[in-house]
Amino acid sequence: MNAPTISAVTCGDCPIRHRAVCARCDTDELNELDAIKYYRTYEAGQPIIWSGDVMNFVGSVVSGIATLTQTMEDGRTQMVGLLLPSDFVGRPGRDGAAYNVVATTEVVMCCFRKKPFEDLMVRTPHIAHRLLEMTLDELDAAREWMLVLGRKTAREKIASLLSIIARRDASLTPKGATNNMSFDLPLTREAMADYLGLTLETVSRQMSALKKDGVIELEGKRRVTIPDMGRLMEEAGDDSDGGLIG
Amino acid sequence: MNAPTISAVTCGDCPIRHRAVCARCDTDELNELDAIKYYRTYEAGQPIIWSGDVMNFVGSVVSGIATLTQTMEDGRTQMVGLLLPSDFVGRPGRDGAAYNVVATTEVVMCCFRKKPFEDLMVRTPHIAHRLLEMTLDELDAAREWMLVLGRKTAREKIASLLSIIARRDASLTPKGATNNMSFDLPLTREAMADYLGLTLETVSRQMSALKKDGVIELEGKRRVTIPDMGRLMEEAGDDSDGGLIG
DNA sequence: CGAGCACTTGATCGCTTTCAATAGCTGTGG
DNA sequence: CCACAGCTATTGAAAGCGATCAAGTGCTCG
Repeated sequence: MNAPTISAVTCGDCPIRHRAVCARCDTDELNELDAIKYYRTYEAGQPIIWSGDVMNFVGSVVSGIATLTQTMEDGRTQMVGLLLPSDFVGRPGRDGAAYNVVATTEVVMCCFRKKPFEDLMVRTPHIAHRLLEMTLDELDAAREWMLVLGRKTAREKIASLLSIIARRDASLTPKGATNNMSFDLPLTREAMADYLGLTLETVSRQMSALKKDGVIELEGKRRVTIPDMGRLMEEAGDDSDGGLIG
Repeated sequence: MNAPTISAVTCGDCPIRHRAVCARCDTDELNELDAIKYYRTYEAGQPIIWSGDVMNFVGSVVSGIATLTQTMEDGRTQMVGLLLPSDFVGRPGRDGAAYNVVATTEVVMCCFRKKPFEDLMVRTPHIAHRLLEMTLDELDAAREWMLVLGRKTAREKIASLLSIIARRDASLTPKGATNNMSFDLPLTREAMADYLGLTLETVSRQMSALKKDGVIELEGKRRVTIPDMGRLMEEAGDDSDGGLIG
């Protein structure tokens, strides 16, 4: 439905122009990308890529949210990445997908057929360089996440996730307000559990506990407001009181 | 003591020549790297970089093993990377170190001052490309590790770590023997615990249990032999029975 | 021989999981 | 309009796994 609208977009007008893998491209390079790109829309809940499948394309998330998950044969699943607009999907130089990618909301992808993109990458240091930068950022995020998974309590895990989402949300809506921020949770309790290595019951319990203790406020199931961001960070064990005078 | 010996090595003779960040460099590029490189040796237990410090250099591990760890204020620590020969340390484009890097054994590093290396990287796609490749591999490893941390039991965690080390060891000593492999654990029980998000007591108990059940054999504290690699993989929950007929 | 260190083993505690029931919401159909 | 299915989320009770606290072993080194 919005695919037609979006396929008319030229790279210059793209909402993720300055953050995606193409961020550093000049006009000529954008034209080359323009020539090999196509848009594709996925509905909420729909798989985008399944682990083990052959990847014909790589691409960027233009809008919506997708999850990267790994599963064991007995069904245990662990989320290993949360894909937001401008995030890159796929690995140049590899044919098979290593993870499941599933659209959590409706997702619009800007896709490039893999081979032409790889060829272009070789000729275009700007793309390779930006991809390196993005990959290093993802690696940092993965490592922070490892600390959460390995060493934090359930309560700290929830607080960590909420503060990550809150910070990201704040960076998108440049309200500048550090206090009293609120947002819609883009994840179900089950997805939160898969993110944090918990069960959904534990997630629910800890959400209730944080609410009871006044760390967060809930309207309905999904709307969260954070009355005191510093307090949330303390609960996350991050203790980045980092701006205070003391 | 061996620094003089090693500093005489030219890149062409370097043991990690074909796997490190310089792997794809041609002779001219190697000469440029040669001009800005220097070797440095760290003793076992010695910190190489401390989180928050200014990084003056980046570099490759030439020999030895180092750990990348993150810590919380209360002392909880999580290993987020295990650095083996050819692995790259430091992040081009960032000044402060994000993690603690500690030598586990004696470590020899091939260092490059950061600024000249960054300049060289801009002119040398071979380096940037190889670094991208290595970073993507690290990201994959980190994500596999996240599944271990988030969803596996203590027993599965230990089995996973042992199978990772065993596989790595097998790839270095190309004996081709899939069964009856043995190796020295490069990590203390505490380091294993920090790797796996466990306590050292739990690590010890599960090692004993795996020994009792015949999954592993121990000589002394550190020498491990794996009588049946397939069995170990099963215990790890990886179920890569991948070669069987059924 | 005793100090120091890495490791092992035991007993108990408590957090998270598991199992189970219930609530709230949405959409469908009689 | 209400009944009901289907889904997500909440809450309770009990069980289990790994953490914690605490000894004890074996080794190396002075």
